[in-house]
Amino acid sequence: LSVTVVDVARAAGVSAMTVSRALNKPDSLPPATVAKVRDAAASLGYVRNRLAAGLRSSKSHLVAAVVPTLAGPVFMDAIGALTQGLADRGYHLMVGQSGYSNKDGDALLSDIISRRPDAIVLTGAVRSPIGRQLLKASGLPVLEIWDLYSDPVDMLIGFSHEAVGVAVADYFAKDQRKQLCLIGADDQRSKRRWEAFKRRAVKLGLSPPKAAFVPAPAMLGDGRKALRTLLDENGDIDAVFCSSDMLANGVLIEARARKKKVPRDLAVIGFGDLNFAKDLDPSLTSVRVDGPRLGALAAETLVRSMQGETIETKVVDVGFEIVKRQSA
Amino acid sequence: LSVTVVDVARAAGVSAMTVSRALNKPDSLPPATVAKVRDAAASLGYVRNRLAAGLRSSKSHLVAAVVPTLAGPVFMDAIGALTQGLADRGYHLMVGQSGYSNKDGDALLSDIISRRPDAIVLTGAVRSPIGRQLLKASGLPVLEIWDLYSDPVDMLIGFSHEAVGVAVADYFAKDQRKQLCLIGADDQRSKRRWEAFKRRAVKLGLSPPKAAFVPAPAMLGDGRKALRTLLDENGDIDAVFCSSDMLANGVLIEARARKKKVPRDLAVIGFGDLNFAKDLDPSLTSVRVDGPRLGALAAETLVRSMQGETIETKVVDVGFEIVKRQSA
DNA sequence: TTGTACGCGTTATCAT
DNA sequence: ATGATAACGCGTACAA
Repeated sequence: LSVTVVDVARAAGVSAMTVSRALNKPDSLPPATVAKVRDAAASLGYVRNRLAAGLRSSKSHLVAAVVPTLAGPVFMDAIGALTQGLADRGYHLMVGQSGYSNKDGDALLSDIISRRPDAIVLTGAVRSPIGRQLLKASGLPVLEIWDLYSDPVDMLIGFSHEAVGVAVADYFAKDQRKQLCLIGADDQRSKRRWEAFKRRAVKLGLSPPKAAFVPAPAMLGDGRKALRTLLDENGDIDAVFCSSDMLANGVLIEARARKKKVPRDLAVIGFGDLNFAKDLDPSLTSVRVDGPRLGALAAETLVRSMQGETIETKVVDVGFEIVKRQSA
Repeated sequence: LSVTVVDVARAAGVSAMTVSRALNKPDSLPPATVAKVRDAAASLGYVRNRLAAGLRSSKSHLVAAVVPTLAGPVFMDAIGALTQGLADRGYHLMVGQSGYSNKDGDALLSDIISRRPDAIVLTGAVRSPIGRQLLKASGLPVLEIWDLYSDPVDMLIGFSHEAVGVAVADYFAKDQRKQLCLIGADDQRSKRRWEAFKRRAVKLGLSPPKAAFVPAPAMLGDGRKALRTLLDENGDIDAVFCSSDMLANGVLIEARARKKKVPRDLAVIGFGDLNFAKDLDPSLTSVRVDGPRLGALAAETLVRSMQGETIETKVVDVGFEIVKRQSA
């Protein structure tokens, strides 16, 4: 495709500059001229070259996002909404995966910056000094999403894992549960919830919670096995907080196999409120984070930032909600 | 970030051209020069501008992918593997969602082409004449993935939904099942499986299968409801093919609630072989498509194509597998 | 082995 | 309201 503005200009009988204006700010020209140019462009099959446009204007209209992995349901809602929110406003999203660290995270960042995106979105991954330095030096708006940290690079939209841990412990305590436990994936986020959960339980005067961790990605079968292990070690357990609904589903199945009634004998709370949670039997109480809202908010914030607005609130806590159902 | 090759050249005491060479083809220069340039680049924090590089060389090292939606587990494995396979070879992936058709698909394609990607990956979405024309005119390698079609734009890697429908019908027939049915999401792919499934069953001398369709995205609860409806209409049903494991999970739950033994009274086969399938009780027989392999193969094929190789086999059928477990 | 000149396609700027 | 000119940063082509 090598039709350029010059070709269109010739066909429309105007200058290249007029073509550019007609296509980008049609309001600043007489409608007749705009129409002429549009017709010429259409009939030639002109598609503008954003590499050139970006080079000249220093605006690529491209946003880069780094996620640990695209597989896995966790961030998908948020990333999907982000992609859409950006697309609606004329921006495209480029994705990089930090999880498979063949290349280390800093090399990935450098690769990304080489595209001259107008902004960068990070999903709780790049924390290295070099990475932070790269980001700072790039001068780009940086938005971290998902996890609330105390020291964001720049902007941050997320929720607090610690607050989740505390809230679930409180929820169990209010329900008169005595021996709490947690089944989690072996990752940072889960660990942060665990620490807060444990501390809170002890503070509330409950006996110290037990924990079982399984390798990520956490699967249903892991939940079954983990509950088995926990019950074998300590039959008194009467409340389980699972770090994903998948694990919780496994716990429900294992509980049934053991003739443990949920929620009478065992209260179960999941995390993620995946779409099947409400349809399980018993239906699953779960911690819900509004991914689509988070993604949409991220898109809006980014666009405002890229358009030069100063973002006053650098950190937004989108919170979470414990969706009460039958299991707890 | 406005450090350019010229700045690096000055710092290293060489010309801009030497910098470019040192960074891109270090083998063609004396190691000493390369080192000098690298040091200078590093200390200045130079990151090359791929917009400029792409403009000049007509190689953006960018691949664009169109998926119906990023949310939803279906393509994620494949897209994740594709992203990684490309990243490992120095290419980045840009994603667009065709599902939310605020913009129509053709506008999305045009937006994508404006980035001058080196190739385009489509996930069974853009079939409009204008879209095909745009793709043809762009002269870019086009790879369609996931669904096997008879008239690919160019290259195609996928599997045949029709073959799946036939295979599952055969499977049920061999198991002496008499009254088959299908519970599917209301989408094209599911419909294609249904048509083949139905035709095959009739051809095998079975009574015509029943079907129930639920709105996408198909959820567990939909499976429960659909089975209820089907059983109420026709109690003889003894085999269900579900167009997702989520629906199948719902079917298993509903079957248990109705005291229907699986697989004795009812054989159940899912689709997708999601990670929980093997851990359900009874474990779920499911149709498995190797997403990671598909994605990796797509990446490899694309890179070869972008490097100018002629791809001999335009169409690759990656097939599928019925993973036999307890439910059927 | 290294450097010079130019062009990729677009838009900012200034001029008319 | 429109046009002429130059420049964005890099790599190709050729020269030294």
